[in-house]
Amino acid sequence: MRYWLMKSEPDEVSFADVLKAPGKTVAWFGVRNYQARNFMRDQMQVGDGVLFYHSSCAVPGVAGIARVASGPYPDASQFDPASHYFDPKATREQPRWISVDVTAVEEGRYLPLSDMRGVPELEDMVLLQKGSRLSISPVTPGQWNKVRELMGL
DNA sequence: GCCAACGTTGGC
DNA sequence: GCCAACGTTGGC
Repeated sequence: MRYWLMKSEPDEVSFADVLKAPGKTVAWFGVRNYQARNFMRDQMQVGDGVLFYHSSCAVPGVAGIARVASGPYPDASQFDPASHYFDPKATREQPRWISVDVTAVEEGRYLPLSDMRGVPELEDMVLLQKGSRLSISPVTPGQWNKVRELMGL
C-alpha cells in the first residue's frame, strides 16, 4: 500500500467530474512523462491512496482523496490522431503510455497549495520542491496523514 | 503573460 | 554520448 499525488487540470478533469462519473471512476490518461509513467507501471497497486491535485488553475491544491482502481493498461489517447495526447511513435503492438483507473473516495476541505507551504510535516513533499513538475509523485504515510488532517478528514 | 526549471530532440 | 536549442509545466 503506497500513497501518491496525481495532478489534473480541473478544466480537463476535476475531482467533481470524477465524483460524477459512473462508479466515481475515471481513466487517468495523458501522462507523457517517463518518470510518472514508470511510477504507474512499476509501483502503483490497486488500492493505493491518491491525493487528487488541481494544477494550472486559479487556486492550485488538493481537491480530494481517491484510490487506484486498476492495474496499468495502454492509454487510449496515444493512438487517437484527434487527441491532444496523440503520440505518432506509439503503436498498438508497442504502446508507450499507460493509464490506470482512479476512483474518488472522499472530498474533504479543499487544501490550497499556499496552505501546504510552511507546514513542517509537508516540507519534503515532492510537490513542494523547487522546480518540481512531476505529475505523479510518491507521498509518505506521514504526509498523507497530515494532508488528510488539514482537509478535515 | 512571465519565466524558472526541467525534459526532449537531434546534429555532430 | 554531448549539449544547445527548443518545448512544456505550472506557479505567480
